[in-house]
Amino acid sequence: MGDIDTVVARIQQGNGRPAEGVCPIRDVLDQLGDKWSMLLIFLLAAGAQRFGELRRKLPDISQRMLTQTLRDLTRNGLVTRTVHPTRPPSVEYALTPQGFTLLDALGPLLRWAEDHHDYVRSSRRRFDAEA
Amino acid sequence: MGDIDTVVARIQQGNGRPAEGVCPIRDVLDQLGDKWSMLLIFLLAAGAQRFGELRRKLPDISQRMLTQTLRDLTRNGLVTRTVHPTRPPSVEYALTPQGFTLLDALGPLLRWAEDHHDYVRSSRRRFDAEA
DNA sequence: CTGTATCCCATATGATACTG
DNA sequence: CAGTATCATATGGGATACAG
Repeated sequence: MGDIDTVVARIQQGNGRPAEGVCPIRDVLDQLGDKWSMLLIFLLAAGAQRFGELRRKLPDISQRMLTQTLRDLTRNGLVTRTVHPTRPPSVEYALTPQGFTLLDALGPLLRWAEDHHDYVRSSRRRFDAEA
Repeated sequence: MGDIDTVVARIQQGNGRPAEGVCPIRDVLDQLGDKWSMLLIFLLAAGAQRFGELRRKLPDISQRMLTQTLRDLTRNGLVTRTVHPTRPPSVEYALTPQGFTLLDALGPLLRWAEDHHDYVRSSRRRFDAEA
């Protein structure tokens, strides 16, 4: 755990994997690596929210992708989906306890991104300037 | 920083962004979210390595994607590329200091993935069983 | 050995219209 | 309001052949 050789071994083990892999890293990354999953997790960190609220807070997501991403997060046990039997229906989404632990695990990455954003951008400029 | 409201604000700020965004989260995720970046960072954590070595350790990456991913990582200042003027040429890749700090920031996520892999897989099974 | 160019396909995402 | 269906498109990524 945390041991790099172990990680590498697992990564290689995951090569040529079938549908849903053996390698936990790839498995988790496949869910988180898409365009919206992480952003939704961050949004949901503030508490349970309805479909429409999320949509408004993320103006450039399509209805289709919001539905789909929320379904995947639910399927993976990171988010709960609660239908309130009103007319018209309202549906609330919230992080599960495991969703919250994932959020914690994402904290350092978040901080890294903010702390190094300038560095990354200037690296790009320098790189593009050469060539 | 680390404050969720701030994060959300930044995410929204990034909406409808131009080429290379204002939002550090999206900016970093775009680089890390592809199929190979994180895996290469983990591999390079073990030390500088040549193109061919990396290729052998990641049997299912195409030459094209290896080149491309390494170039992007280099462009973002996470990896250095050193050409040794031998015949034939040999090229070594290594993490930069910033690459190593990113690696550290990724540690918790790695651990989460391992710790919760079983949970995620059983969640999926349960979800798929219903419907 | 390392890297580029080309061609091709699968998939992810978006736009729009429709339904309970 | 929340979700589905359909169509269209962009992009990611693989295979292969070639080049310095």
